Amino acid sequence: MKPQDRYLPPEVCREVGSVLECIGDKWTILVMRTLDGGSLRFSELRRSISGVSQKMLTATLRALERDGFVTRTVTPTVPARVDYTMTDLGREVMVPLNALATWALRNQHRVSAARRSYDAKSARGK
Amino acid sequence: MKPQDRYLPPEVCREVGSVLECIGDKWTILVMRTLDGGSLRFSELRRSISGVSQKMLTATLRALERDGFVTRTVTPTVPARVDYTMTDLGREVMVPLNALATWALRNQHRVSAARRSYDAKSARGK
DNA sequence: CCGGATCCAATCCGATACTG
DNA sequence: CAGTATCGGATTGGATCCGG
Repeated sequence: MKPQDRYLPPEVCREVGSVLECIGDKWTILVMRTLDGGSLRFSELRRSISGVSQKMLTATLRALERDGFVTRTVTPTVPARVDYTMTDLGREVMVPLNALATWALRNQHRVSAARRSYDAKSARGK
Repeated sequence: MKPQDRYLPPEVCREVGSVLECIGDKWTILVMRTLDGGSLRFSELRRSISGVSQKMLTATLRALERDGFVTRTVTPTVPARVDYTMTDLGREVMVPLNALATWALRNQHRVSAARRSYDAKSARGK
């Protein structure tokens, strides 16, 4: 396989990239993994994911809704109740996504070891 | 499974997050998928990935090297030649990563359909 | 309870110019 | 060829305040 044959057509790249991009940002994977266990309302999600700000959780959920990965259901009680649920599409993408997360969980020590080694070398001026 | 049981300990989250984070940025997946086909030198990589700037390609490769996913080999000829190769660790993470990319490739149309639908609703003020 | 609006700091990233 | 250095615009993400 020659180098120049090793890429997809630009249009396809951009399409696929736009799918991977929405998964790549800071909170998306955490939110999806949390929701994959079952529907949750906003405040439950927020408590389950430590460190997420209200703004970012809202933004992340909006993006997931737009991409068709979660649905947003408003129950107009007072105060309002909003539930988030994975769609079929969302559950499908969780299969490869969970595989990746599982890999990360099992191999984090190898990555951090590589980092320590690299940083040690850099510190020695090499 | 209760909401509050649905998260990993914070330290683990941060560790796993740091692994997923490095994969999440703009060029990493493209670079890894390109290198997974075999070693390439800097200029070949740059030509294979349309749109990447020299600066970002360098930064992406440095991060991948630090994380132990690729090795950097300098051949001190004039001009210098630098080859990038996936490590065993890198090839391992490609398994779940390729699964995700394949999913994205096969389902891009469903995602873009969801987006069009969402945007159409938003435009109608709903 | 849910989330929009605003402000601001930090960073990302491309363009450009310069080095061994 | 394979970078490093620097600049500046764009984007990200947290904090805070406000409204339904």
